[in-house]
Amino acid sequence: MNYWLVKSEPSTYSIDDLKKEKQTFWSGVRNYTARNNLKAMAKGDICIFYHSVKDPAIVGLCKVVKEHYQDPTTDETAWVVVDVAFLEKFKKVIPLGEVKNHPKLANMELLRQSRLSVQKVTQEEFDYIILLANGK
DNA sequence: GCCAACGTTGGC
DNA sequence: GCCAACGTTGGC
Repeated sequence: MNYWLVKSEPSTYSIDDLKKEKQTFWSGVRNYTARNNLKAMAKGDICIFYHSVKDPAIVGLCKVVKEHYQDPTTDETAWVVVDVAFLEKFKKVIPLGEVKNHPKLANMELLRQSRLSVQKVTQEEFDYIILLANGK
């Protein structure tokens, strides 16, 4: 089982939207590295939901419920989606500025390669983020 | 295969 | 709105 981080601009699709819908297909990835990460996701993997651009922060969790398949929003066969289900919205979100303050999170791809929209997260990083979200 | 030009993402 | 980082495209 693996951990991931997926990004979305809240004005496009927020954690609240996912909470309302309970489940969605994660579409719109048009970058090969991110696409490869989508393909590597397995059912049951956990994804950290990150809001980019406006109030950038780690805001919650979702779960892979269906592995990758052709992106229904395009005819180009290069692109795929996965289905994710809402798990939780953190009561205490973790702003990007705070992520930067924690040495244990300093190596996150989020900080090193900020443009990648689907990233791998290590078990250690994930555990620490859960600690922070629970008020530390 | 190299590299310049250009477009996009995302933080601030 | 600006700019840095990065990916993609296209000329050679």
